[in-house]
Amino acid sequence: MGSKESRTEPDRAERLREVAAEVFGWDTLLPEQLTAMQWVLQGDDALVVMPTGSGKSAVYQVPSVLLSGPVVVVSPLLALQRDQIAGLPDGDRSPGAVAVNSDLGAAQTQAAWEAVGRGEARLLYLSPEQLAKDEVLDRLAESSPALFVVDEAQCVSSWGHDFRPDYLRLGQAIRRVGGPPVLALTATAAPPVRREITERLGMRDPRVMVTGFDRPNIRLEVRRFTDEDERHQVVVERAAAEPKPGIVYAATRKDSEYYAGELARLGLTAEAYHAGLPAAERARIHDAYLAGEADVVVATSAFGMGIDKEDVRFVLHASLPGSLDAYYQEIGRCGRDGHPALAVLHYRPQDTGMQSYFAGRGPSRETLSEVADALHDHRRDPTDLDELRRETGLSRNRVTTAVNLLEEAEAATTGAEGEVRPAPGVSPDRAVERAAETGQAHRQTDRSRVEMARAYAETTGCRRHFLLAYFGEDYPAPCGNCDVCDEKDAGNEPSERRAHPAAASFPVGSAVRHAQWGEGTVLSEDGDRITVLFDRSGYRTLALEAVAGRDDLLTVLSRPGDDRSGEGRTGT
DNA sequence: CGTTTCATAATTAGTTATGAAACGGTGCACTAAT
Repeated sequence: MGSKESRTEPDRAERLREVAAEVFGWDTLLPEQLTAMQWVLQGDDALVVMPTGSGKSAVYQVPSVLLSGPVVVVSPLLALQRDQIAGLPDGDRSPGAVAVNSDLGAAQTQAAWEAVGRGEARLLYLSPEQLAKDEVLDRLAESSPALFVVDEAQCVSSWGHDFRPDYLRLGQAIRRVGGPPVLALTATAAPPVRREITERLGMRDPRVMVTGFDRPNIRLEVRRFTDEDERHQVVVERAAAEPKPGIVYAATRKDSEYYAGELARLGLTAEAYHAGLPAAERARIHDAYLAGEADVVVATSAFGMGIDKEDVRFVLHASLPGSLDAYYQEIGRCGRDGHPALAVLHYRPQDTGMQSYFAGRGPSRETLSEVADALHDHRRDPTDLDELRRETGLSRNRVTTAVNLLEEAEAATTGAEGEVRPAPGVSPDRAVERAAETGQAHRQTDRSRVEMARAYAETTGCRRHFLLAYFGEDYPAPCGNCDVCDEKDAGNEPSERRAHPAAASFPVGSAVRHAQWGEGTVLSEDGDRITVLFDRSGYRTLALEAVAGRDDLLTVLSRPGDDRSGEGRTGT
């Protein structure tokens, strides 16, 4: 095996380079791209975390020409799928691509599947919802896909739990189409998000490629306000003063209209963008922005994915985002050309209210109970999601969310044909109980993510250090390109906050156990505090003064760099 | 969880105070009426 590997390896790289150059016109590949492509070609599962614009799509597009079967690409937005397909090269050897979705009529759908069957379309783009349909899964299984790609894989974690629950069922779908190798792609994922992606997709011993997160040309600032009117004024003035084009993110549709109106009043070409607008209007704004015909788009979180624009000079947030994952994704849309760019967060402590509200919802006990009861009635006669939906009268999303929670709580299982069963020996009441607890744990984690966003806004240390620590990178402060570092340079801050002497006892990356919160991982150290991500209760910030020397309170189980076998002993 | 909106009351005729209720973000796919 070993000698065969070593002989085919350079061969694979050569074939990939040849296809990249001859079919796609890319004369050079980044070493990271080439390595990930080789993993794909040899059938390994892989998670690739690379910035937008660094050629993530190439990681499956190039191998698709060489693989023996079609490549399934799960992509969250139909518009994104269209862009991807339009961006493929022409030519005999081009892989060819189709998207199957609700835009297509019956005849077009049939034609698309036939193109896949004949090998004319080697790339098949699908939404996660399509993969919830038996018919789609059967056709896919028949076509024996050679690779299953999940693009924008952070959606598994950020949208799967309530908004688009089919994301959490992709692991099932992958098994049902024959278990092809899986490639997950994302630009932004903190370590716990990476873990969730690989677990939820059922990835087998995945290879992981994470390129650096730092975007040194983006200047980071936070402005804190108590008064809402003052914040309004400062956001408008800043957006008006900074070089264009830029993006302003607002928390609500109404706010986006307000800010766009104010900026237009100042004579700027400013547009509000949110999901409440007609599709044609959204497309018009999107296209105008890409064409450089708009100075500023003031948007809710609806705007962004698929904004491939190099010269965005600023991203202002008019309110606290729901997580640093979302924040980094959003500010990552400026300065792609490498020239100086600006990210300012305008924050009021009250902002956490709405984000906690968004984080705080989940299926009610009534919903869980209806689904659990319906499931129990089918204990000798397995059912499926469609039937559960008809029987309970609940929406598709709510049934799927409820079943996902029941499965996660080990109160239900989905079989190889998509049939859903209650777990043997678990009463409906007990099932509801366990699912509700699981849902509660998710909400706790989501709220702790809001708290991390707040902690970023309020940190007295280097912003970049804080942000990168959240993504698992140990970036030594000061960065010299954030508001905190500037203040310190100017001598306006008393003095560099000294690390607490106990900081060395809990290095970033250590596995720890807390008497109350259980096991977790140290994510960052901020002078006299450390932030720990606990498996069950989410992010917590602990004062080093309180835990120093208190082995009974906080125990180090293993340190980064410890031999892996160390993890096996942690329980003793 | 915080802000906005709306109905009602208390005041005395246009305005203000109060409290309850509603609202707040992301997309797919499907259905029904044109």
